[in-house]
Amino acid sequence: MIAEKSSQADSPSVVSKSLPQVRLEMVDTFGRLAKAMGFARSIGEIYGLLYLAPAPMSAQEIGEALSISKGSVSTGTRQLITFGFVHKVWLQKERKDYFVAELELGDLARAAYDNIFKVRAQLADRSLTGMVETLVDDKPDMDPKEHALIEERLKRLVKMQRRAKQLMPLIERFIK
Amino acid sequence: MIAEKSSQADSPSVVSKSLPQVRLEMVDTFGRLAKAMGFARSIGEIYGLLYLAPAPMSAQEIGEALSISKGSVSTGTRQLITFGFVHKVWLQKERKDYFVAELELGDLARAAYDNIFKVRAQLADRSLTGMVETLVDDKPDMDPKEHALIEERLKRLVKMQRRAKQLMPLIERFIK
DNA sequence: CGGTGAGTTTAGTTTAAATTAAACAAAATA
DNA sequence: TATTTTGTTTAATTTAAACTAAACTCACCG
Repeated sequence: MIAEKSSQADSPSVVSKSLPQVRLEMVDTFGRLAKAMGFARSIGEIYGLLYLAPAPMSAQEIGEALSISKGSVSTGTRQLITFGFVHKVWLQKERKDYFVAELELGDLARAAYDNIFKVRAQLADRSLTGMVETLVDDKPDMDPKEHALIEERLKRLVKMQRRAKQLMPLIERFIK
Repeated sequence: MIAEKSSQADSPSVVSKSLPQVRLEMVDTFGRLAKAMGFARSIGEIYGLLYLAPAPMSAQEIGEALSISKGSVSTGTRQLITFGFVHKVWLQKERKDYFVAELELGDLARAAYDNIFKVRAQLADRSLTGMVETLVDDKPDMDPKEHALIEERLKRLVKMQRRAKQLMPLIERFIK
């Protein structure tokens, strides 16, 4: 007991209560990862925390462990749930929600693929289609040389996109 | 001439000089894309601008077209060059640098793969290795039950990582 | 039905990171 | 060598977006 108290004298800012070092690192790693994917760091941190949690954690516990507000926990967990990285459990007759990280490799991969990769691919798809249409509208006011050049370059992108689409089922097969 | 002047009465804020709509959309699309990959939006915007440019553009032209400072252009182009998405050209005896977007599908894909995807995979790799080591250090101060649990979960990640590594040469073959 | 605790939502604040301005460096020109 | 032009670097500013505090909603319980 004495040892536990004295061993971790208030590590700078990340976490308020004593988590083992390895868990802090996991929080940090997933935090960075999230940021690299264009998400809020805290989303990743919550997942990192839950991923090594020995038991489901309540919103309050998460907030305390990461020292973030309950508002952030609420939006963060919601995001993670809609992505399919985390789910709620109701522990016996408790009133609060508890959260658990999805652990199954296959489920995780599928969630990432469907909810992030695929969605972004669709967005890109639509932009490109939109630009092809816009080019048609632009044509009258445009130098024909420039029009031709842009058309050619849009076609390259379309080609690339088609290529990427061929790759997708391949990846799907791999992860599912 | 009259038509050209009157047709595009100062579109809000994005661009100072009249670019065709399709080029504005390209700027925007790549800007968003960059952000989704965790980069500064302007990086993407510069690439989007160059991708549909009928001729190499100087730093000044880029800055004016996107209304960003020359500092931003300088750092943005540098990034793009180190990634391999853009290269400099020296136009005849001009003093300034001119920039051209890499257009070759294969080169682009390889650049993205090598400089973004692969680098991030390596980072993740190292984090995971680090955590496995940390867990060893943590062991003495740790409840054996928790230790076992964390070990098992780290192993899952290692397994997932191995899986991803198998996928990589497959992708490489596809894009090269 | 009033009270309590959990969860959500949002207006306002804070913070991190992108951007700028301006000083600096380097290269060419005359 | 002084001058002009281009490009880089960095201190300071701005801005976007994450976060918080606090009001609110909802469900349960006495």
